[in-house]
Amino acid sequence: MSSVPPSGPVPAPASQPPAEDRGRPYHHGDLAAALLEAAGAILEEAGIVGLTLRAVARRAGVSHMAPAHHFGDLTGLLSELAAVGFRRFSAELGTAGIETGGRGLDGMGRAYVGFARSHPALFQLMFRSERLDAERPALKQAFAEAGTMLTRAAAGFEPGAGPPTLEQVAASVRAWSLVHGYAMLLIDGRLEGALALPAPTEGTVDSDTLLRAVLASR
Amino acid sequence: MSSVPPSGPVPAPASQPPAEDRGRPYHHGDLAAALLEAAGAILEEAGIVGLTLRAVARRAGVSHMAPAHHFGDLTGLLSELAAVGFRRFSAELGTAGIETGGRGLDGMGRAYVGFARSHPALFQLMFRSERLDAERPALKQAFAEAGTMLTRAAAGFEPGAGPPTLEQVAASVRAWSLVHGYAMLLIDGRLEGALALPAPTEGTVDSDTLLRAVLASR
DNA sequence: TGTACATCAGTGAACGCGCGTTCACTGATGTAC
DNA sequence: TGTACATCAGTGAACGCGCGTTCACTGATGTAC
Repeated sequence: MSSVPPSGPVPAPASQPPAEDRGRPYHHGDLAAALLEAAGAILEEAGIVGLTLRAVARRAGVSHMAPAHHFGDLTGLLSELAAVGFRRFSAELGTAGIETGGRGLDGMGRAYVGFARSHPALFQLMFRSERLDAERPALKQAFAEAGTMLTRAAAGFEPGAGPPTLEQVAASVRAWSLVHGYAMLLIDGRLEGALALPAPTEGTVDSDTLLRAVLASR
Repeated sequence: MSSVPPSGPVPAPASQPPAEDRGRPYHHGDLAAALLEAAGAILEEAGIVGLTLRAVARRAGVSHMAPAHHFGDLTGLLSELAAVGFRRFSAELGTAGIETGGRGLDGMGRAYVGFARSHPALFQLMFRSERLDAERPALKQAFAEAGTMLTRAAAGFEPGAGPPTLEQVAASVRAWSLVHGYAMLLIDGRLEGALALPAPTEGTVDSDTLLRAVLASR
């Protein structure tokens, strides 16, 4: 998790300072993005318990006060990091939805679980409300976007296009709960018993096979 | 925090020292249980971030070294607390299973979500593998018991009575994922959007109505 | 074209705090003889 | 029945650590005139 592709939030404008090679310029250019990238790396390596303002500053190579300058406090930093996570999440869900031609939940459900497997600590942070400030505009908007995308795929109705029936809402929540619960149980290691159960022909079941079976007969 | 009432899990056997009224006896009687009760109270009041060995000792009115003496370290205490949680969880699931006559998942599913709503912080701790030592015997056994109970109710097959088919496993995992995901999303406040959606006749949907609808058409 | 000045971005020393851990200790209990 | 001793349960002072925060500061940038 050390060489995150420059896709992320760091746009790296061409007008940046010439970098001087030795001795960084006093001003960083886009320190906020660099701090978020450092925070993401720490999160995947050490978990949320290792994520402190000072650790992020150390990793980014700046003074330990710099993160507070940008994010206020740790909750602010975590919330912005969760917002980055939700934006990536939406992008992956959207790609999966296009690739499978919008055929219901299957493709998107597998993308949902795939994201959680690829970034377990980030995924858990994104849904750990106790450490986040849900009112942060960036987080609020990023979460709403992901929610809209999921609702549309899962329930087949357009959010905001007239009041849905209870059954429509229930269908949407049912689909979301199913994939979310599977993802959470999987990354918490709670599915190991099920994956170890001897299938008819093979000794164990891999997660993707199990997930397909789980999503199959809805 | 010096005068903790002598209620709680301390059975106070009749053969205990006369208590002397002022000045507790040097030996507590069942300090381990009292510490776990204090930890549970802190967990619900302040969340897992407030749960430290010293805070537990303060709340129980003992020296700050006493918890380490019983549980080793914080992970040990958290794991024992999670084990207590799983035992209560199993008990509530079992009661629900009996009351509903074992009719599939509906009754037990609602008990599952009900437990999470009643003890959100404990429920989250129970599934927060990063902070627990899954190899602690008490935790391992308590979790296995809850898992067996769920599997039996959800899939209709007896665990250990011959190898189940993939479809049987998938049915079990599907049911578990559904209720677990609903519970997690609910206590993380992520279902507020769905609960606020205008239902046909009423302004909002309460969680129990929504859950019934979610469980209904499986 | 230059100069003054406000603002932004980041530094680094210092602080107090709560934490887990170590250590030597005391009080109570149980058991062997 | 008594006595010695090992073991268990809990105490409390002391320690070093990493944390978030405060504070006065410096370097760079942009803007008004």
